[in-house]
This record gives sequence, C-alpha cells and structure tokens, in this order.
Amino acid sequence: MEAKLWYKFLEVGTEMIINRTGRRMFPYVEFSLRGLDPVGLYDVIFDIVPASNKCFKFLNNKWVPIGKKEHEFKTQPFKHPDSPRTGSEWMTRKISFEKVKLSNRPGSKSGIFTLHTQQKYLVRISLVKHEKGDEVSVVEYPIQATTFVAVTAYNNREVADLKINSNPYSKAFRYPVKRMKIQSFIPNQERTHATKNGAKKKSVIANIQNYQKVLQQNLPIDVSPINKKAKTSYVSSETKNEKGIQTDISMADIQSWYKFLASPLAMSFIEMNVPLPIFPHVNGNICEQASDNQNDEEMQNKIIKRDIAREERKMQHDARLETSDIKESDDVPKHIGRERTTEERLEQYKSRMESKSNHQFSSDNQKEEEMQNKNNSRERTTREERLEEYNARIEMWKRDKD
DNA sequence: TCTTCTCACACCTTTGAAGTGG
DNA sequence: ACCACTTCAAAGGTGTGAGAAG
Repeated sequence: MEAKLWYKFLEVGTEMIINRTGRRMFPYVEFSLRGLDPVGLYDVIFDIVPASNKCFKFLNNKWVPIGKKEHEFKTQPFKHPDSPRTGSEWMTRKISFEKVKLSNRPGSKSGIFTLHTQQKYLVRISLVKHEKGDEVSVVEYPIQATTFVAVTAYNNREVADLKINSNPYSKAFRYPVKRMKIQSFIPNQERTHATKNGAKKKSVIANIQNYQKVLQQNLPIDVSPINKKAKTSYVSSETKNEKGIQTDISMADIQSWYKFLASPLAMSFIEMNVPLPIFPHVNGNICEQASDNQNDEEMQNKIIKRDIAREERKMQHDARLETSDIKESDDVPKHIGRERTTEERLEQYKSRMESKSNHQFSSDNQKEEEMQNKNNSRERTTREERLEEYNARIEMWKRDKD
C-alpha cells in the first residue's frame, strides 16, 4: 500500500470525491502479502465498509459528527481480477486496486462502490483461502489508514492541494498559468449567432487582446499545443450549451495561428503597428510542452534521455556510414539500407551492440557534462529567441506575398 | 439563503495502432 | 521481415467553477 501517501492524507483528513459515473480512489490501495501458504489457493477481496455510525460536517476546518449515518447501499465486494492464485504467486507481486471507483448512484456495476456523502468509510481487504472440498477460510484486514469521508466536492483545501501534487492526472493544476477564456470577451448574443469563420476570427482577436492584457503580469503563459479533443471555438444556434465556447489560447492552435498570419487581418495589424503577441513555438509533442515547467524534473529528465537516445542513434548511423564503403551522398539512394544481405545486417547489428556497450561504460563525468549541455541549450530557448523566430516567419510570409 | 450536487470544461496521462527508418 | 522507435489519436482521469436542486 502507498502507506506514506495515505498517512499524509490521513493527517489532513482524507476526502474522496464520489459522483454518478464513479470516481477512482486516490490514493489507491496497493500492498504485498507475506506468510501465505505457498501452495494454497487464495482470493483477494476488496471492500469498503463504514468507519463510523455517524454522519459528518466540515466545520472550522475539520470533520465533526452531526448525527446518525444513513442506511448503507448494498454493494458487492470486489474480487481481484487475478483471483484465485496460489500463495506463492500472490507473495511475489504487488497487489493493486487502482481501478476501483466510488459512486453515489445505487445499482452501480462491479468494482464501483456506492457510498453516502458526508460519511466515513475505510477499506477492508479479505483473504479467502480455498480449503479441501468447497470449504473456505476468510481473514479480514480493515485498514484504518484508509479512512476517508465521501464528498461530491472537496471541503478541505489542503486535501485538494495534496491530491493535485500527488496525482499525475492532476498535473494540470500544479502550476499557475493564465488560461485565456474567450467567453468573457465575446458578448453572448454574438457568440450564439456567430458563423464558423466569423467566430474563429473573433476568437483570434480576443486572444490577442487578452494576451496583451495579461502579458504585463508575471505568470507563465499557457502554451498548450493543439488539443484534439477540444471543442471548436464557434457556437451555432443549434449548440446545446453555451459553455461549448469556453476555451483557451490553445484553441487558436498552431495551424489556425499561421492561417491567421497569412490573412489580410494580420497584415492590417502589422501595418497599423499593433504589437502582435508572441506565439511560442510548440512542436506539438506533449513532452516538449511539459518542459516549459522548469520544476518538473522528472519530465525534464525524460526529455533529456530521449534527446540523448536520438543523438546516439544518429551517431551510430553516422559511424556505420563511415565504416562501410557506402557513403551518404546525393547519388546513393536512401533506401540502400533495406537492400543489405543478411551478413551485412548481422555485422551492423554487432557494431550497434558494441557502440551501445561502449556508451554504457563512458565515464559519469561525460554523462553529467552531456546532461548539463542539454539543460543549457534548453535554457537558451528564451522568449526573445521565440520572438525572433516569430518575426522571421512574418518576414517570410511578407516575402511570399510579394 | 445556504449547502450539496451535477455537469461542462481545460488539461493532463495512458494506451495502442500506424508509420518510419535502419 | 524484423525491430526499435516515433507520432498520432482516442479514451479516460483530474480539479474547477457555474449553476441547478433541495
């Protein structure tokens, strides 16, 4: 079990969100087993049981009992999908109930537990041993550290913050960014009757105006790449919900941004000397995007690793070209690699392996230096450089137009 | 009026299929 | 044909905030 995390939550008073469709537990329950009969057959069963017979209310920053709890819903305990297994199999692995969900709608399916809000629960693990014949023996382990209050929205800010900081799916809320809602810049009436192209244009202008306003503040700008799932930034009269227009600057995605640059509208901005926003270069790769968060060391390392691997491959490729008779030149077709004999391919494979192991034995200092260089080159990508790139693009576009 | 609940939203990770190049 | 890797898209998990419901 992620004991440390559970205890952290316990300190502030664990709250678990429940909703109609079912919300995953976080932290989830994960543990290892010891002392089982190695050849015995076991089921591992997950259950959620009331931790108190009271109902609670969040007052003065803590949960206080206010009355009797409601009658419990009938929910089937959840048997681990790998059950049954022998004791030795269970003992050699971690047992996780990551996908268990909590709901407030009765009659949910297996793996979804129906709970009451404002009531306390805890997780109980049961080990069912299959004895001879149909007999079974059951041992139950209620885990006090998992005690939580079921809620539909967080009451304690500390809990929300702890979740944001420890749940990878909540990364979006870790760093303060300026999310640029178009909604507030376009009057409702206009939005509702806007045509596809009209609204798109409006959204771009709104973004620009908004951008200029918030640029003066000191928070990082949200430079999300294209969000494929995001709703379009226009609203037709058929649109069910006005909220459909809510979006951020990522809606003026890279493509439409460059389309905008190629439009007469952009030209008039330039001619009027209206300062255009710097739209940072984003290559659409989620890792590159995350690298904008200097704090995210883990992601930085991932990117560095990937870049090193890329360079490694390139170096290996170059080395192979140098050692072989085939040189990369205009008159040698690129697909030549696909026409090698089995022996040649075997040779190449060997050299690849050699170069790989050589790299492994390279000194730590060298590695560190490499990492440092990577970091430095990343830091050099400043806003000024992006501005330069942006200006270069404008120039290019002007030339093309002429 | 207040509290609780629901839903749409933006933003993120995970996963798996398809593409690419050696 | 195979392999290692990248790219892309879809699915699904997250907290937030506005508004509905009680």
